[in-house]
Order: sequence, then C-alpha cells, then structure tokens
Amino acid sequence: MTQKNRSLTLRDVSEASGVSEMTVSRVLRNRGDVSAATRDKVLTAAKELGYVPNKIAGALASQRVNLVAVIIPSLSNMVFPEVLSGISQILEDTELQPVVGVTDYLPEKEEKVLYEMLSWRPSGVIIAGLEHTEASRAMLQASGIPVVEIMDTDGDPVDAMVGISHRRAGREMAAAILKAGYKKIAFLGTKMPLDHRARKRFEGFTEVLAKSGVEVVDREFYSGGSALAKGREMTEAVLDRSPDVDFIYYSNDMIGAGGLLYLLEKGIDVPGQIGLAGFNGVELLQGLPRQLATMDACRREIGIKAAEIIAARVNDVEKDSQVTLAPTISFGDTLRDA
Amino acid sequence: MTQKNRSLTLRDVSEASGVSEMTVSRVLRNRGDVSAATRDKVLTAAKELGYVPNKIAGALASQRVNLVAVIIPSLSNMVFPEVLSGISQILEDTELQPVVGVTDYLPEKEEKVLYEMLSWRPSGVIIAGLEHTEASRAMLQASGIPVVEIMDTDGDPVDAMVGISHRRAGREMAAAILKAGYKKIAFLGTKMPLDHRARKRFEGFTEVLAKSGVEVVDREFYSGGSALAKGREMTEAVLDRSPDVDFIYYSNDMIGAGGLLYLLEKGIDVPGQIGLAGFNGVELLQGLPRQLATMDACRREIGIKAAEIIAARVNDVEKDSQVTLAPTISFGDTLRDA
DNA sequence: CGCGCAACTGATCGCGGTAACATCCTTCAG
DNA sequence: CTGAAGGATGTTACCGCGATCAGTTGCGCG
Repeated sequence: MTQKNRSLTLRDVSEASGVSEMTVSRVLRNRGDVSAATRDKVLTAAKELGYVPNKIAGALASQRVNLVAVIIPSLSNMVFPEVLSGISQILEDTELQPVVGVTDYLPEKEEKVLYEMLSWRPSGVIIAGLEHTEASRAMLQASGIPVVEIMDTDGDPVDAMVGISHRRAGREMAAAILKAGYKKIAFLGTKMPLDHRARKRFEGFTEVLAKSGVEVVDREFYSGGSALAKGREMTEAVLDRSPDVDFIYYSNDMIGAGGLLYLLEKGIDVPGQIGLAGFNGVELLQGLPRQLATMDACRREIGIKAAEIIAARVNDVEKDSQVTLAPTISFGDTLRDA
Repeated sequence: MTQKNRSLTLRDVSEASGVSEMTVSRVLRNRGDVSAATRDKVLTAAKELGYVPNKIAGALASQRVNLVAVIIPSLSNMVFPEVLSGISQILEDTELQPVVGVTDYLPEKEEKVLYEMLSWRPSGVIIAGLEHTEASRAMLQASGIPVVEIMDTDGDPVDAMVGISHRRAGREMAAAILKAGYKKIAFLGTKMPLDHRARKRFEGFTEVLAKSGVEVVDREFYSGGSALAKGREMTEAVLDRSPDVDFIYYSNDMIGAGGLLYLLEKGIDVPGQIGLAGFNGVELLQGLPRQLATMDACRREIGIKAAEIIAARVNDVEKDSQVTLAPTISFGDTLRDA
C-alpha cells in the first residue's frame, strides 16, 4: 500500500529499522549472528514495507545463483512434465530451483534457449538428449557448470548423463513381438529427424527384426494434431494399405491408444488378429478398454537422478554420472505374452 | 576449450579485441554506433572465447529484466501448457521471456513461488486465478509491475484480468442439459477446495438447475491418479449407487472420457440413455469413439491476450485490461442437441 | 582555415547486494 | 584487574555490466 514506484532496497529496510544494511541482509538470509531483538525489529520492518530482496543484486555480489536450467523439447508431450516433477521433487529439498526452457525439438532454438539460460549463470544444466549443435556443446563445455544430459544414453555426453537406451528399448520390443509370433509388423510414429529418441527406438527395432529376416511391412509418420486422432487415422490408413498386418508398433502411447480404440471399434481381435505396442507407459492412459503394451521410459526416475547429480555436484560431491536405467516392458492386453 | 573456471567477463573480450569494455557491450547489444571493423573484431573475439554475457550484471546495471513471471497450478493438467504456448507465441516477438512457476494448487506454495519470482524483479506477472493469499495480493500490489490474472473472471483482479466466467460456463452447460430434457443429473469432479474454477463451474451449474427445481442427484470427487481411470471408476460407482441417472457432468474432459469409454463398453446408449459433458475442449481427446460434449476454455486465447497486455504495458501502452472471453459449448456426440 | 556536427570510442559511476574484515562491547578466566 | 574470546554490528570494496557524459577524430562547409 505504501508504494511509489521505485522498488524497495535494503537501505529502506535499514532506515526503517535503524540498523545497517548489512545487518538487515544478515537477518534476511539467516546468516551470521544477530541478536533476537534486532532480528525482530528488522523482520517487522521488512514485512511492513513489503520488502522483497533483490536476487539480481544478491547473485551478482555473492557469485551464486541457485537456479538449474532445465531444457526440454516440449511441455505438451506429457513425458517432460513428468521428468520435471522428478526434478522438482529433489530440488525442493535443496536451495536450488529449476527454470524451464522449451526448444520445440529445434536445434537452433535449443541453442538460443541455452544461451539465454547460461546468461543467467545457473548452477547447473539439465538438458534433454545428446544431440546438440556444435555451438551448444561448446557452450555447455565452456560453462564450467555441471551438465546432465537426460532421456537418452545412446551417445557421448558432454558431462553427465541419465536415461535409457532407446535403441535397446526398440530391440527389446522387437524381440518380444517376434517371440509372440507376429510376422507382419508395421511402424507408426512421429516425423523423425526431429526426435532422435524415437529414431533410435526405430533403429533398434528394425535391427532386431532384420536379424530374424523380418522387415517392417508398412510405416507411417505424422506431425502435429491430436495424437489420439492421428493414431486412429494412421492405423486406418495402414490397414487399408496392408490388410495383412498383424502387429503395429507405435512410437508413443498416445497414438497407440488411438489405434487401439479404432481396432476395437472395428471389432478386430486384439491381440489375436493384430497386436499393438506403444512407448512411454503414460499413466494417463490407464482407463482404456484394454491396457496397451508399452515400455516404461522411467521419466520420473530420470528427473530424480539428474537432479541428484546436479545437487551433489553443486556441493562438490561427485556422483555416479553415467546412469543407464532399464526400461521394463509391460505386456498389457495388446501383446500376446509369449 | 580455453576455460579455467572463472567465467568470462566483458573485460576478457575487451582485452582480446583491443577495445574498451563499453564498446564490447555496445556491439553485443547492438546499441549505439560502432564501426563495422570494430564490430567484427569484437564479435570474433567473443565467439572465440565463447563469451556469454552476464544478464545478472546487465539487469542490475540497466534496471531492466526482460522476464515475465508466469505462475500456474500445474503442468500436468494439459490446460496450462496450452496457455503457456499462447503466452510464448506473443512474447517471442518481443524481448520478453516467460519464466514458469508451479504452485500445485497450494496457496502457500503460490505465495512462496511468487515471492521467489518477484525477487528476480520481472517486468510483469501472469498468474492463474483470482484467489490468492492476503500476502500474495499485497506483493502483487506492491510490486509496481503489470499483473494479469488469468483463466477466471469471477472476482476482482489486482490489476488486469483475462479469462472466462466459470460460473457462466456452468450455467450454460446446465441450461443446455435441461433443454435437452435430462433430469437426473450427476456431477463428477475434482476435490474442490483446491480448484476454484471447478468450484465456480459447479456453483453456476447447480444454480441454474435449482431455478428449474432440479437438484444434482449424485456427485463424486477424486484427487490424484490417472484421470481416465478415475473417470471410469467414478462413473461406475455413481451408476451403481444411482442407476436412474440420465446425465453426468464431469469437471474435466479427461474424466469425462473415462466415463464415456466405460459407458460404451457397458453398451449403454449415449446420449440416449445417459448424456455426458466435460469441460475444456482438450484437443488431445479428438479420436475418441464419440466426441464428448464440452466447453472450450479458450486457453490459448487467454495466454495470448494476457501476454499482449503485459507486452503493451511494458511499453507504457495501456490496453483493455479486463478481458472476458466467451466459451462456446460443443455438443459433440454425447449431449442431445435440443 | 576553423567551426560545427556526426560518428565513434572511452572513463566514471553506481545498480543493490554480499564477503571479508574492522570495530565495539561484553563476559569471564586467571 | 587485565586480556583473550567471542558475539553483535558497521565499513569497505567489490560483483559485471550499462547509463551517462566526455573525449577524439574526420569531414563538409562557410
């Protein structure tokens, strides 16, 4: 209520409470010895004025910024908010705070976002993926702060790395599908150049199929739009084109769910006539008529581990910095369990 | 590659390029006149060193921080990422940058997050809802920066406000349901004290029903878990308890979708025997066997308008600062269109 | 030929804090 | 009674940058 337009400073509080700025600073940060009496005086004055410390000045003076940059491709993907929640959970017990940047899967935007973030001198960086522009890698390298690359472990990290092997995830799914006796396998996914992890899953997938002399009989890619609807459309398109398909592997659960709903509506026997599998294990989809076969991507766990590494490093503790989690396959009701 | 551990400053670049720090600063910010020759020298040196400007120092010196605090309850709700995307879209064309804080629907956490954000002296605040703690309102008030409260317009804003009237949304849905001839209406929603907007929709909803002498015959609330599965469970529970229900109003589309899937499985005639409606109009759900009746919450639009207000205010342009958008009902396939 | 102006560059100061050190009291053991 | 130890506070010197103002140069023009 008592506000001109110049924002308050320590000096205002110090004048209001009759002590030096330094003492106010000490009180507000709970640092050093301050008598109970002055502490109260200061606290009261600060509250009365509605003083909010200026972290900009504080950070500059102390050379410490308790922010962790978290750089992810998208927020609407469901996957990343879960990673974030793992990160937040851990950081909540520290003085660190996550700050999120979104790249829309664009390397140049990633570079821009990273630059922007680094210019705030965060205490650490958590960044999705191992593929970055030359410049981005250089910045990360040069930043001198802990960097954790997450989600994926198929490649060389700049520093630390936490994730799963998407190639292996693809391989395992392929193996499970073959073991269950499916032969005419189709793949439906996102446009790939953008999404390295989906690409790697596909590579692992085809690799194992190839070893058994099997080839993907059909494939279709989408971008944009409602994933559920796209899954439906693409499934229809594929069945139209290749009626003898007996398995469809989707690059994510959402389009898989669309496909599942479509097939059930058509009265097709799942998993008898056609088997299905997705990827991610999104909790959101529990509640479908059938449980889609999928593979958990350990999203929360990845966030947790990554945050732990950063938190440890910030306190100069070394932590195991190459963590490969093992995704587990869940057969659900759409993949015959061999 | 050439990195000890002390981070680079303007001085390093200035020494490397043989000009003053001030000139380097000008080049890097594209401000003032600098000859092409020196500009190149500086840019080269900066790139070679991998210099990233320190915004902390810059912000302190210039008293300008190009951040907009965006405070929302949750990221996993689907609704908020969409608002965010509207905000980003607008801010991308300015020098402003959104920074997101999440409150988990907890007023105390909101207060903490707000405090934290304000301590970075952002240029503006976009915050979900009109209900805040006393202290939060005071902080917003005292901050002296533009504040836009979003999503909801049933109440008094601290400053600007963009959203829809959730009471009205509830009223309109109730009217449509009554008009279609449904009489035995149940409500399924989230635990309410946390979510004021859901509460207001419910209030508006019952208000209109009451005017026609109709009362909600059953209700059920949930929290946590997979919304789809919860919708399924709750719907089952309600039908068990009140078999004569002929309409179910869900507080969000996700649980509505769960209910829809459940009813279809049970072979119940929708919307003949039982009608359904949700809220939000989430694009994600296109692709369900039937299109759920719903009401668009104008999420993207809200983000856009809010960001526009902030952007205008930052440039000292006044903008219409109380925007009430009109949600439109979409009958889909689960509500008889009277 | 010198003045005025534009184009460019540099020096100084201070943004709002904090680290580190200095100072002033107490208190209490010897 | 003295001095060491330590608690409570103040003083000083930056942190890295940008606003401001003060040069410096070159050039057109009267």
